[in-house]
Amino acid sequence: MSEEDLGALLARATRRLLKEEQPLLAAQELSMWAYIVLSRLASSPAETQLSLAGEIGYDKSRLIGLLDGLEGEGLLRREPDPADRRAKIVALTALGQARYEAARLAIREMEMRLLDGVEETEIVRLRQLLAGLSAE
Amino acid sequence: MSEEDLGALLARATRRLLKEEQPLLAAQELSMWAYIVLSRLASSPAETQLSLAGEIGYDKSRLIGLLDGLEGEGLLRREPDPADRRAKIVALTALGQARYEAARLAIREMEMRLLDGVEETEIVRLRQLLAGLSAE
DNA sequence: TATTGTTATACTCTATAACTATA
DNA sequence: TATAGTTATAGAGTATAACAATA
Repeated sequence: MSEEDLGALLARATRRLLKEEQPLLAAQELSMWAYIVLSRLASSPAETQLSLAGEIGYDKSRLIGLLDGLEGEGLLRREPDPADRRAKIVALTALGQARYEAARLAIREMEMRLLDGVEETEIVRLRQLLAGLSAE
Repeated sequence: MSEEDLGALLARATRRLLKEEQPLLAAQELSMWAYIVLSRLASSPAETQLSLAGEIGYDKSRLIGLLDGLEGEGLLRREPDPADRRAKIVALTALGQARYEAARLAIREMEMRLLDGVEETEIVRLRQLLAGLSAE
């Protein structure tokens, strides 16, 4: 019984990736959670802050301050939903979209550097297996 | 630019694995950090608490309470090093070894269940790639 | 003077509860 | 009455500093 736990292997790889991402995000003046929020909003606005919190696995009360900061920097907007005046639609601004794409690009290049020498088909399979492991 | 970040994929897979491990560890009355300590000690004792802390990436001051608990349960011993009376050698007891192996076995079975249907050679390759990503 | 184990302290992150305004 | 956003508070987890014993 000497093979390492899969969980430990995954945890270490994750830690490594996050560590490599840190300086790239800092260069865009983004925290990890800020980047996660921008990632989620890049494809489409969030209906409510509550749904946004749920989708990214973040607490709705902590989300407030995070959005305050991002809105203050002009990276996103909170628009009151005309259909439900309690709710706010959260959407990226053009600046936010650009900032996200810059961070994303830097991260993508870092990932390719880490996987240098690995066949494209193997990377695809790796992604498949990771997605499969994530599925509940 | 629609492919998901590798870091995000890894983070989700890790979260899933740790979530699945939780009840298995609880059944052995072990916390995640306790299991990590036992894992490290299973192969050989630690020279000092400081080196143990460094090896598992845990704070040396927090390690104290954790070891106190494990020692109280009789899962490990702290023996003063005859060569350096400041240091304490940390080693598993037979009970600790057994407890570790029980947890390890349950986790191994859970991992196999999650990877059910995946070819053995692919699992080997997955482990290789994860180890490669972890290496500094 | 430096290091090991330890304790105490401060800080960050996270979760919970309570409040308001709308529905 | 229930829900969205917000604020305040409490808790867990983590990091930092200081201390006694030994090197």
